[in-house]
Amino acid sequence: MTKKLNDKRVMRTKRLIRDTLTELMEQKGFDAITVKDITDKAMINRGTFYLHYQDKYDLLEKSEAEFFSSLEQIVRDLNPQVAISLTSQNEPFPVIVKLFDYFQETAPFLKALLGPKGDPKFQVKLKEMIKTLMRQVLLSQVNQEDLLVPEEFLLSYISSAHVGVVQYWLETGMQKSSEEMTLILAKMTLLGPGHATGLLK
Amino acid sequence: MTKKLNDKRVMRTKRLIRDTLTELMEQKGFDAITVKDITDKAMINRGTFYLHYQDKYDLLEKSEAEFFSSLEQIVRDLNPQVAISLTSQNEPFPVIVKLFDYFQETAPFLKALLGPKGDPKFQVKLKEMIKTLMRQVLLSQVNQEDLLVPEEFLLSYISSAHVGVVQYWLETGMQKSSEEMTLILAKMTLLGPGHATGLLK
DNA sequence: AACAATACTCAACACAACGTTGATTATCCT
DNA sequence: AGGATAATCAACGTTGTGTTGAGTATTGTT
Repeated sequence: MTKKLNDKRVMRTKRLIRDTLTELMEQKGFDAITVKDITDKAMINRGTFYLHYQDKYDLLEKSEAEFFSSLEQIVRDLNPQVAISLTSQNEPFPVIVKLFDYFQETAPFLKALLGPKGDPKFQVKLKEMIKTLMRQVLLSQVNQEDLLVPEEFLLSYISSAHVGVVQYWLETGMQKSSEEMTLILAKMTLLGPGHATGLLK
Repeated sequence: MTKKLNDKRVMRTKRLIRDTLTELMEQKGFDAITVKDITDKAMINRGTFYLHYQDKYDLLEKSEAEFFSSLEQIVRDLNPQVAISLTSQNEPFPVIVKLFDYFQETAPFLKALLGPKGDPKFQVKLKEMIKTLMRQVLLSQVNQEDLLVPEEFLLSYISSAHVGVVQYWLETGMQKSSEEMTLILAKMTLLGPGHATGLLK
């Protein structure tokens, strides 16, 4: 007998718990949250929580995993060829635009996790993913021997920069569109044929 | 009657507690640490901890404050003129070199706080400080009207990038000297007269 | 519509860490 | 040497943890 995965009760409860987690993380930050906090706010029995998650860390892990799974799906969906191809500097990378679209959809969750009360591990994972993307771009655009800086430092620099800009964008209310953000990032990043010409007039 | 600040017992205990915090943060991360963990490892009575700190969050705050206080001292010590003056691309910024020197001294603490089990608030504060430094450099080097990208995005980009590189440097065992690191950063950063010429041959 | 499965509730449990207290001992400063 | 105070120790109630067993409510299935 396999467990029933489509039970309305289970789905309702899980979504309730995860939404409550997001709300509480914005308010008090993850480590100040107790399981009791979550179940009180979600108005479910504390025992119910333990029916679905081992503890609050398990909940966080599974929520993050779900996020990254969607993110990887988005990257994978786009034809890799198209994905890593650079366009002219006045047209945004298609992948990055899609990523920003998804960031916007999941903004409350993302903002909480990337904010000052968030999870540093999550930030590391996100950087790692961007690093992988950028490594492909780098390989396709630049001869390794031409680099005057160790590749890994450059990738750390760029991926951290990108995450930092996303954080700033989230904090300031996401005033710019996905396309605008992608263009801004492209101009600041030393990659691609138009590199170093995008920043100054 | 003012409290005596130079009591050997107090200094010994405080240093013991803070060093133990650093060690434990590397091992299990801040939020997994209990006061009992700290006092057990430091072999002091649990009550003694509460004689000096309200709770573990208070301890973390005061440790961070001490770090930033030293950091600001270093920046302030250097003549501001010298501090923000850029040198040729083959000579490191003097301030940045000094900062890396201090990072190296406090490496265990810093590594713990900037690592995957660290404190996101600390990262924010460090970025903020670098942002302030970079804002000065930006003002002295570039005409605002010439920027094709909003200033705050650029500053977020650069400061996050710098912190990210420091993280990578700490994680990988600080194999490069402060001078080397400063040069690498300068080459990757689009600021100063030699900008955009440092990355590729 | 009725039944079986199971998600959820509820009350209770032992356990661990918290933050505080009062009394005692050890160490430091002058 | 003597007064001040830091550190120890044992004990306290409180809060959250993770688990259990028994009852209730919802759900998917036939």
